[in-house]
Amino acid sequence: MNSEKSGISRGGEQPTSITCTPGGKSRVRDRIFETACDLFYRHGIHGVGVDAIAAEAGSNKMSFYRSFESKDALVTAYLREQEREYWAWWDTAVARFPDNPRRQVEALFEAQLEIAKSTHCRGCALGNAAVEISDDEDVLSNLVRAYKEQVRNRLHAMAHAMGAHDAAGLGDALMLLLDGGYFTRLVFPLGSGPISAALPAVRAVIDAYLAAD
Amino acid sequence: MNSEKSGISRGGEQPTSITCTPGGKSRVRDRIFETACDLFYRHGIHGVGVDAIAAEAGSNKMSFYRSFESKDALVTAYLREQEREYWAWWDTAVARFPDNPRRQVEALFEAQLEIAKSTHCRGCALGNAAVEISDDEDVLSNLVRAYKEQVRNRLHAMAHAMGAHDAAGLGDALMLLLDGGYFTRLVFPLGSGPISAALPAVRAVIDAYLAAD
DNA sequence: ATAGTCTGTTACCGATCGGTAACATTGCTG
DNA sequence: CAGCAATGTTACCGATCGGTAACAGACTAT
Repeated sequence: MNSEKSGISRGGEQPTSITCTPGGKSRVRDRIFETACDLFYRHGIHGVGVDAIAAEAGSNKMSFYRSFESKDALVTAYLREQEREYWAWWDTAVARFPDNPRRQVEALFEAQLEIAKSTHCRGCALGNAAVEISDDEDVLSNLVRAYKEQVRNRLHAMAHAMGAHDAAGLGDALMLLLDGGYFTRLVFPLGSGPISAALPAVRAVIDAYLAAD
Repeated sequence: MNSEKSGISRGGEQPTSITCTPGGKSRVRDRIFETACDLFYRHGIHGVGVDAIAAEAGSNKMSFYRSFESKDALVTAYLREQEREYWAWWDTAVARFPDNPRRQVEALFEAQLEIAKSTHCRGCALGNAAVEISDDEDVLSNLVRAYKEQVRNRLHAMAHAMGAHDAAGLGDALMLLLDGGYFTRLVFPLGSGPISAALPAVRAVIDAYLAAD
């Protein structure tokens, strides 16, 4: 694989004129971490090296290892952060309809479609990580598994709150549509992919599971 | 006839045909290629090196480079082979119901569930590759994109043959369910994942799109 | 001014990566 | 048997990987 990562520009030498704020602790660590999250998401975990991360953050490898124990530790922190942001996004999308689980699910898929329209979207960070990490990497794979199980549980709970006669089945069906949207988004650019059909499908599935037995 | 000479044959893309001696003995190239397909699928493209592939095939790196121009060429051949096998699987699943598109779609998801139950299943090889390769790797990403577009087109055609009032929408909804099954299979072991709920969801979606406007 | 903390810089380490040269060995075939 | 193609073996190359040591400078606090 000798394709040059054109997305990673060898960082220019900026004088870093940021004056250290009184409360500013380790701003280098934050810069590096944000850069790492961005690069990991865009190019995959195995596709980005420590050196590239530090350089893109306007720093260097030594400063990186002063803030992070190892690349593994950084990857773990990356996945945790992605999970944190994901649930924050989820809760926000759902919060508008506190007592209407059906409307909550629809809002979730509406929000997903909105994100999928942005240029930088590359699907689900946690799910993508599952492709790259092998099963024997316990910490990482357990983290991803726990995340996916929580997605499943939340959808299950919402389906139950709707009064579905088979809440587990409806929850799983919704999860397939959700993850299908993330997975296809990797290949189909912007708003042209099948994810645009998610909402009608969601409504159809919900209707079917809410209908009398 | 088309066997690679020791010279540098640049630009010719070998179709990865299986070459055997008249006695039927498997050649080194085939052993290496099968091993590579297995390892790429299990550990990801970036997670397996040329040395590991050759060693696992009982050969060595030098013999590898006598059969393949580069690792990139091997990866391309791998994706082409995965696509070839995928369509063969698809056609087989569909062939039993030549004039019943709805039954064909159901058979497709039944076959997917069957495969998902096997231990070695790690979802969709082509889709997983999309996570690892970056957009500027034209050959690979175009290959994956063409594959996904064909999946979409075939599902669209089936939905149209069913007489759906929104064939594109139904096809996309089916694709989300299909890819959702592949994506979730990466994390949930064996038959415990949400993919078990695919078939009822498929039937519900089809019913909804076949119902009167 | 002094001390201490944080950061940048350079150089280096062992391992592994993709890839190649040179030679030894096997095995088939005329 | 000879000849030849396919394969195995060893050693090597430059680049990059994750990770570290040592030193120089900038900044803050006292």
